[in-house]
Amino acid sequence: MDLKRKLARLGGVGPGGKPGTSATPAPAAPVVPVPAPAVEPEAPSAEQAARVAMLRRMLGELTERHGTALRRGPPTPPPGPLPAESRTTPHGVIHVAERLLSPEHHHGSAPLAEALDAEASLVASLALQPSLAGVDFQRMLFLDTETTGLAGGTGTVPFLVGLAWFEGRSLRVHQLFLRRLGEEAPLLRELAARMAQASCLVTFNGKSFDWPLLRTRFVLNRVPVPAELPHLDLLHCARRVFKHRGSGTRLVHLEEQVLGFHRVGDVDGALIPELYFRFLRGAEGSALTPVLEHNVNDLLLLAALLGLLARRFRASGAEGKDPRDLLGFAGVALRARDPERALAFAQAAAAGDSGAVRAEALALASRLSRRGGDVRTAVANLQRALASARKEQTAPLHLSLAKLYEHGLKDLPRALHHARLCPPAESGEALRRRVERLERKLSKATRASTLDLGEPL
DNA sequence: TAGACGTCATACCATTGCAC
DNA sequence: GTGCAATGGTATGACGTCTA
Repeated sequence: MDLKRKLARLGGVGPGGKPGTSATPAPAAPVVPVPAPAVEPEAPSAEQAARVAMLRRMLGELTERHGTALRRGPPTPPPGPLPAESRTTPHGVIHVAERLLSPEHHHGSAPLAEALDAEASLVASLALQPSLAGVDFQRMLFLDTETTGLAGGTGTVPFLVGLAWFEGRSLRVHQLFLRRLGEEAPLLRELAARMAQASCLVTFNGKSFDWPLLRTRFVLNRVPVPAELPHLDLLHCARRVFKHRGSGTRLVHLEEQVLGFHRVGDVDGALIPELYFRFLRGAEGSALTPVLEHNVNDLLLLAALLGLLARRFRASGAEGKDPRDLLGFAGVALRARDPERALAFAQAAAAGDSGAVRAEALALASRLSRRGGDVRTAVANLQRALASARKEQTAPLHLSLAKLYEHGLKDLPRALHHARLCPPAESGEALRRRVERLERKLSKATRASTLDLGEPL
């Protein structure tokens, strides 16, 4: 509660105010006429009047001493030259760095315009988001922000909002730059206008980072929050597909390893907030050029990655040589309930030269055959997987074979054989029960067949 | 530091097959 | 026919990853 309200509560209605009015300091606040109360309030006691007088005096001293700072917040030093061009829009002045990339432009090995060829139904499967199947990806909006930190909440400000969209097969990039803290509203209104023309957002970790942060800024700046667009977050797609590479799925790793693009002179993300704070304290705007370049590269990577993922997923294993990625795609297709594509990817991965990946791919192919009711193929795939597997991979393969032989093929001797080959330490009590049950069933079956043959007991 | 989504382990469910 | 055990599929919770 502000001092003025406290004063009003303590001493009844003060000059130029009434209980519940705005906290704006007296000189700038409009004087609100006070209607005559229906019932005359009680006169304040001498003690109350003395406290009110003291508080007024303290408030007066504070205002005298800090004046402008109290009314307007800390003064912002004049910023250095801007790294972006100033433009007047219906929403106010914004600062934009703009570029247009030709349809032939590549990011690493991938052409940007290939993203336009991604069919919505394919992307929906790839992203495991059925709601994307109806999206017009010709009007997607790529988004990446640079901010004053990672913390989120009200203290983190997006000072650079990178946007990119296709015009024909060329990619238009707009980077909205925040010249001063406190001037976000025009930038946010421009972003909202761009979003209104788009069919969906494409980001990297934007569901968790960029969009929640921007939504908070809309609320804090009293700018209407744009309607939520369908959101394709490529972090999760990339993680599912490239997880078998074992080198993490950070943006720059993907860029180097998947697209073969190496950034030269790129700024470390952790240094970006400090560079912006230096600019706010009067440093040259040119010091932020690497930050804008970093942001452009992130946007181009989004387009390139989407095009590449869609092309390889469409090819069902006929394209892309790394068996680890083929295995990743197989897993995605399986989860997307596309067993034919999953099987095609698994078979392509199994043809690769990595024994461990081949074993995993064949185990996946076995599960698909089992689901399709083809137990013999499922068993054959598991046998092939065993031949390629590393020692630590064999336990689940033996266990699956024991189940398939027992329940699918009714081959008890082979089921028992594989159950006994499972390392006991890994399966414990359940494995012991399985072996005992199989031994019981087998001895019974043996006795029955002996009786059938009429042999003497 | 927030939050979406990943994996992994575990629990639960309906269904199926077997023993009695 | 009944009860038990095993199956695959799904739900849930804990914890890890990633973004500036």
